[in-house]
Amino acid sequence: MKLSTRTRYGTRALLELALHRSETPVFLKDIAREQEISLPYLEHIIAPLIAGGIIRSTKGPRGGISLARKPQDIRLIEITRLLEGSLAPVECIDNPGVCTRSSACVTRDVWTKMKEGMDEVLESTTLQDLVENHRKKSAAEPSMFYI
Amino acid sequence: MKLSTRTRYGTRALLELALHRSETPVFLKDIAREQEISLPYLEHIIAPLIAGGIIRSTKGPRGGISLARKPQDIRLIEITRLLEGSLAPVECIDNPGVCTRSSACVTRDVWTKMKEGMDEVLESTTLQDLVENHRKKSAAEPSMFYI
DNA sequence: AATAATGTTGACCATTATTGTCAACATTGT
DNA sequence: ACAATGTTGACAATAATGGTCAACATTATT
Repeated sequence: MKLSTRTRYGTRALLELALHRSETPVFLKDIAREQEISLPYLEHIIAPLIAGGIIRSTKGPRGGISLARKPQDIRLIEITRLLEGSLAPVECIDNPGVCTRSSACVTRDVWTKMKEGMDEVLESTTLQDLVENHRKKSAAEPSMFYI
Repeated sequence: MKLSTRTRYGTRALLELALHRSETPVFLKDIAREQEISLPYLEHIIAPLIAGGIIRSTKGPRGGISLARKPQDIRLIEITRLLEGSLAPVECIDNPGVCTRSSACVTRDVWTKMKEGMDEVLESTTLQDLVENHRKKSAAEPSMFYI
C-alpha cells in the first residue's frame, strides 16, 4: 500500500511551484535539483500534470513551468488522480466486473470505506493548505526550509 | 495503492472461517477451492495468521484450521498488520529517519492523515461485523452465497 | 507399526510494475 | 543561427508480488 514515487515527487514539485511567488516560470532543472529527482524522470512526472491542466509550461530559453491555477484551486485529489490513478485498494471497486462476487462481497465494502477515507483527506486539502502549513513550520523551525 | 492479494485472500479466508459455525476445523484444501486460491499459496498466507495468534491449526487427518478467537474479538487491522504490514503510504511515516526532511515535510502530514483514515476503518471493524453484513446480504439476495 | 491425510517450511521461479535512463525532437528567446 | 529549454517515446534495471515445488512433521486410522 505504498504511494508511487511519481505521486510523491509530483506533489512535492507542485508544492515547490506553489511556494514560488514570482511570475516567472521555474526551470524543471531547478526543481529536479531541489527535490533530488533526476531531470529525465521529473519530465515524465510533469507531463500528465500538464495534460491534466494543473501545470502550464513554456519552452525555450527562460521557459519553465508554473501552476495553471491558484494554489487554493488545486486539490490534492486531482494530483493523485493524474499521477496515481484511483486510490481503490482493490480493482473491483472501480471495476466490479472483474469479480463475479462484487455485489455480494462484504470485504469489498470495507476496502471501499478505506478508499473513501483516503479520498476525503485529499479532496479537502488544497495546495494552498500545504503552502500555509509549510510557512507555519518554517516560522516555527527556521532551519527547516525543505519541502 | 493496491492491497496485496495476500491481504485480500487472507481476509476472505478468515471470513470463511468465521462463517463456519461448527466446532470442527476446516481443511485448507476446502478454503482454497472455495476462494479459488492455489493450495500452496494459501498455506503461505495462513502461516503468518497462525504465528500472529488469529488462527489455530491441527495437523493430520481431520486436521485443518479454525479461528483462535471469537470473530468479534478479531479486528481487521490485525489481519492487515500481519499480511500487509503498516498501511503507511510512504516509508517516512513509520521510519522518519529515511528522509532528512521528515519533521518539516508537509506532504508527509497529508499522507499521515490518509493512513489514519484507513486505520480507523480497519480498527473499527471486526470479523463479526463482516459475518453480520454477509448474512444480511445473503438474506436480501439468496442467490449470492459467495464471500 | 504402517499408512495416508493433513499442515509447515524453505527454496526457488515467473511475471509485472515501478523507476528510472537515453536519445531524438520541438519550440522559442537572444 | 544557436543555445536553452520542454516533449516524447523507446528502452532497461530492479524489486516486489504472486506463485510453485519438494521435502518434511504430525497425527488419526487401521
